[in-house]
Amino acid sequence: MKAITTLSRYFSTGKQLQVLVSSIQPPKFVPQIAAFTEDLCARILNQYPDIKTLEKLHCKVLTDDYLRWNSSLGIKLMRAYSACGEPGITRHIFDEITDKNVVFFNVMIRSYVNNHLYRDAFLVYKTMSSQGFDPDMYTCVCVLKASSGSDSLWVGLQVHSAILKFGMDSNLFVGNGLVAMYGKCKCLKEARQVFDEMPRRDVVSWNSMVAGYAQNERFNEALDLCREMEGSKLKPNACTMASLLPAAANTSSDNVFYVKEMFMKLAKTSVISWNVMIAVYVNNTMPKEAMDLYLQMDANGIEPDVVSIVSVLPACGDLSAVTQGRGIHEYAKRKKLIPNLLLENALIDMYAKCGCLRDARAVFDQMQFRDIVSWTSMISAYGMCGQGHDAVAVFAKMQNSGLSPDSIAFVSVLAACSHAGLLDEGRYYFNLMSEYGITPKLEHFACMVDLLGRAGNIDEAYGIIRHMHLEPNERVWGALLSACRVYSNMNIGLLAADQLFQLVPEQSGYYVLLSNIYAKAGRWQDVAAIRSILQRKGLKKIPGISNVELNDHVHTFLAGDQFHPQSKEIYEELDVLVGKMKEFGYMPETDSALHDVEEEDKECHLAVHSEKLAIAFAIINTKPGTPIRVTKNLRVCGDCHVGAKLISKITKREIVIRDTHRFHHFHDGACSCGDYW
DNA sequence: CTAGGGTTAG
Repeated sequence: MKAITTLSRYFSTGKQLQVLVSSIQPPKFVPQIAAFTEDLCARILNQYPDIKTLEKLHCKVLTDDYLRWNSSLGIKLMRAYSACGEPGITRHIFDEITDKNVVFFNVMIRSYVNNHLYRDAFLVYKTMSSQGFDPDMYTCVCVLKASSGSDSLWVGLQVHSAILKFGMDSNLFVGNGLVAMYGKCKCLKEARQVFDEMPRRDVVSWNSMVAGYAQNERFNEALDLCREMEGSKLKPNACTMASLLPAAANTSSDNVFYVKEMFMKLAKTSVISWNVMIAVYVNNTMPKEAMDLYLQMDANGIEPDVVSIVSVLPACGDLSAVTQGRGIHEYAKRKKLIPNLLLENALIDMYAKCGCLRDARAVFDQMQFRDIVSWTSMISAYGMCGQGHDAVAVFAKMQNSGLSPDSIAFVSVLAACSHAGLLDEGRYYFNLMSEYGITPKLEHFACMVDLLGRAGNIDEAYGIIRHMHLEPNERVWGALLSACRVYSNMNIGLLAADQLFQLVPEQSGYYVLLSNIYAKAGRWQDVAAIRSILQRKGLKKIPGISNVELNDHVHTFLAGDQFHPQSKEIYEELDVLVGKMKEFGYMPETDSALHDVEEEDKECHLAVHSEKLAIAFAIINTKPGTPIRVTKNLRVCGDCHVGAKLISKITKREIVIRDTHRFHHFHDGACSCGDYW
């Protein structure tokens, strides 16, 4: 009751109370204390007041001999506190009530469930029977949600047996709850059995079953069920789409198309279906589609809400569309959606991915509350820019703030050390993990291999792989192979490549890496052999794609692209640039040709890597001195890196390229990575 | 007093 005692000062005079009442009440209810009746209290409580108002009201109820014993008000008070995220106070009220009935138990359980305190919810459920109360269907639905929420099959099974015992298994809501519970607990057979045996099914039943399949990576069965649902009289709704969402990440274009079809068929009045569609695009590396859809919302009379924004911001980051991102940030401010933890976290990441470190930091500094995601985003923001010392400093500050780093925070700080070549710090953090009870996983090993290998300690990196207790995966070997390419280590490079060809025989990138190693050693026969392997397997190099934003619009370029309306001018500009670059001693660097091209084509193709096209395009279309921001889906090749340095000098432009690993900030002929990448 | 949409790494 701490909250209540501290509140008594609010009621030292009747005047403050009048202010309170008149602020909530329509004017016709004269703000007199006498009017502070059960009916008035109930009206206020039903509107879910904020915590301050609620505490004042509660205090008034407690001091009123009549109201304080009113059980209906007790229920409403409990619910209101729960809605304010104060289940502890709800519990206090619950404990004070002497003549409980099953509704009090239900409200108490629901309060815990809604605040994610599933264990407490279940404990209350267990005490019911000892106090002589049988659960009803509301109890069961709620405790089923507790078991779903905590993935606790054991609890769910106990509830199911109670449901059978009390004969509630034919109830629609109970059945829906069971389907959801079994689905979340990975018991699809049981979920399906309940679903099939339900005497009556509604949309919720179908959606719950769809969600069950989708959560367990069985997208095809989820889709089949959607089709079956359409075959019956029921129509999929926004919730059906939402149920599909967990399975609609990194999926086939066919599956994305199915979800899109479903979206098109819906009456697009629900903001949720828009948000789900945006999320599906984002989760399937289709950021442009995500952004376009977001922009169409307005024209369709749908006001983007905070979830829309949080969903679309990663797409802005992916595209380096900082103008769009800023616009969305402004919109969020205008709509007073800030402060909001998830939104602020998404903003940090968006600005960081657009290379606007200062904006990211500004958002971070202005936050009222920061969680592990906020700190981790900031750490990787510095890491991506190669500012390893800043990343390490933020990590230390996070520790001082009392937050325990999690597994992802360690990945971020290790990656930051790797990009900046901070060997000792990286080793320190790797060892620090155990102090937080975190066992290194493959991603941490991959970071360590990258850190050591990039610094030239290839033997040590290989040693880590040999001694690790996990089976190394693609990323681990890939980090080693990359290092071998940088340092031309043929022996270990061959070992790593061999592993990679077994693990992911269809990934052309690793063949290209190995062929780069051969090329550097002048082993042209082996280079040719790899090329013929690629041809025989029918493997194509992933095409390089670069994005650049101009006037709120993102332009995309492919390597060798000739489809852009300004294509001719772009190539002319490139010719001029290359001419000037050669005056600075520029020589096309053929060994870093990551593209699978014939020898004689090399110089020609190098000139048209997608980032070069994007840069030339930006130079033509923006005023002198405007910074150029490009994102790319592959790593920058050595030739483009040299090229970008020179272009930054020649044109006196800042050029920021984000590749799959980090930022390269080119200024006056130098890169922020210090050529360490 | 039944479902369902959001942020961080590599």
